[in-house]
Amino acid sequence: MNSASVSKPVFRSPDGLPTDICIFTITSEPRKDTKNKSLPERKLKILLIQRDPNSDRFPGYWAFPGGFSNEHETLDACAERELREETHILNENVHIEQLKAYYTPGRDPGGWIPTVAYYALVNEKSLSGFKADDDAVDARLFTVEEALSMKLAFDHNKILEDALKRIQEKMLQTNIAKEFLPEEFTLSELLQVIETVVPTYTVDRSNFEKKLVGTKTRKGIIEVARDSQDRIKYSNEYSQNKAKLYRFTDYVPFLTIY
Amino acid sequence: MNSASVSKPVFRSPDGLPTDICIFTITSEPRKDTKNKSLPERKLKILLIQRDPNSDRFPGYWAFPGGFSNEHETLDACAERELREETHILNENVHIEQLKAYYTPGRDPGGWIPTVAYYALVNEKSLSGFKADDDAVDARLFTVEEALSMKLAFDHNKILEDALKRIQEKMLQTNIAKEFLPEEFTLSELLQVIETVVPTYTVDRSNFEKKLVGTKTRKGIIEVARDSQDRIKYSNEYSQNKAKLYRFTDYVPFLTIY
DNA sequence: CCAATAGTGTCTGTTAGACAGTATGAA
DNA sequence: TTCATACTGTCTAACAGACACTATTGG
Repeated sequence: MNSASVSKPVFRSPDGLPTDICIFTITSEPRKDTKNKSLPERKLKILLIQRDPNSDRFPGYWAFPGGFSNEHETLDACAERELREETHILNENVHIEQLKAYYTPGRDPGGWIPTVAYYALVNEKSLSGFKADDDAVDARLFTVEEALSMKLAFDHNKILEDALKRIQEKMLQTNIAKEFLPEEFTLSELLQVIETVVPTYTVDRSNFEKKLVGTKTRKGIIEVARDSQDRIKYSNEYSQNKAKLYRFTDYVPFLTIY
Repeated sequence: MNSASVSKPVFRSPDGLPTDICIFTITSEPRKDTKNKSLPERKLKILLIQRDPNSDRFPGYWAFPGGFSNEHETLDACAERELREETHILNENVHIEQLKAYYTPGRDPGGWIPTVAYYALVNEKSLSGFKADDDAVDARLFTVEEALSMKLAFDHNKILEDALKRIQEKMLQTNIAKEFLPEEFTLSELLQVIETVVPTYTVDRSNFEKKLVGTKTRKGIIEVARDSQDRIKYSNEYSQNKAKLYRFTDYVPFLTIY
């Protein structure tokens, strides 16, 4: 029985309401099989933490970072707090959104504990401080394939599947790709990010370009980056040949099946 | 303080975890300004219930139906239970999905009570039993415009806005229109349902038809209804001229901005 | 000159969207 | 005959997608 609130619940109350955060990032590593400038290998990864080996619930299992919310904060605030605690991201904006609430009897052997799951997209660069002070190695990035094949704590496998599906949809219908890219990027980088999150998505590079910069409905999603003299900016970070730099605008077309 | 679970929360616990359901339906009434057969007037409506005038929280305010979940059921099950209790829908399938979880300090003056909001789409016909045994008139359908302009209980205005936005998106990207239509329907009915939920969506009727039955990517969303002799079925319910009947398939194209 | 990327050009069939026009059948 | 719907047809510009091609430049 719960004695907290004076006039309310005739029902028993949950034993706590935590938030759990699926933190996605894309890591990029230089290709090893060539010495020319080339696009890096990118991988979609997810941050997991290993539970206390002495816990009475899922000891030693890997799980999403998270923690209990309290009466004086919103769920969003709780999730963001947990995110920043875990990643040591301080001032930058982070993209974090609620996925959904989960409860199935028995999901937590510790009692009646639903969870509100969030997903966050963080840039590899923002995560640079992460590995540094992480001696404990009880927090690690796993590729989503690895994570999906593991037996995670609680119902976190289900949550991961849902979160992955959600970010794949969002990747193709919104401009969240920008969370994984620098402010200014080349078309090849953008395409690579999309393909990393949604491996089933494939297009001809040249058609991709035409569509994104040349068609009425898509034109405006991205625009070419220009310097203070209004000259088009280029990069040759990933190729000998210089590539135009682009940036996202706020425009996102809405598509309908009808 | 909470004494329910032995080993768990060092934190205080919520005072309950209810679900609230946004029940949408489309009502249709014959046009009054003509005597010819014509398409009905359709309106998107939402089911609200009036709170006890003696409640200490939002007395007399209108609110979404809902109620507390318990430890032994999933959130989905709780929501569906509440939905059926309120609408007296018994055996039929209903479309109900989680919207998201809400908590802001003070949203419920009664304590620390988050809510998990759901939205449900029910067919006018399934709701026929609703008005019948409803003498109390403490439950009513409001048009969304009405509801949006009212001051609802708790944070239900915000929830309604989110739910409306969600079903508008889903209406244009999935085949949820079928929840508001009979098994077999005419193209005009379908178009009318879409326009009722998303007033900003407008297309030429004839282009709508071509797109839906004539183009590669859209073809297959709906198919013509045929009788046992494989003859195309027609209806003249809404017009002198007979109209082909269609049904939804399971195919829904996925669209991308890239 | 090769590798790896950046980008242009071209071609065909498809599609979007505007709009005109014909058909049906009850009142 | 009119009304409200059901449908077909036509035209143009735009688009999708395949694929061939040239350009750049560090090593």
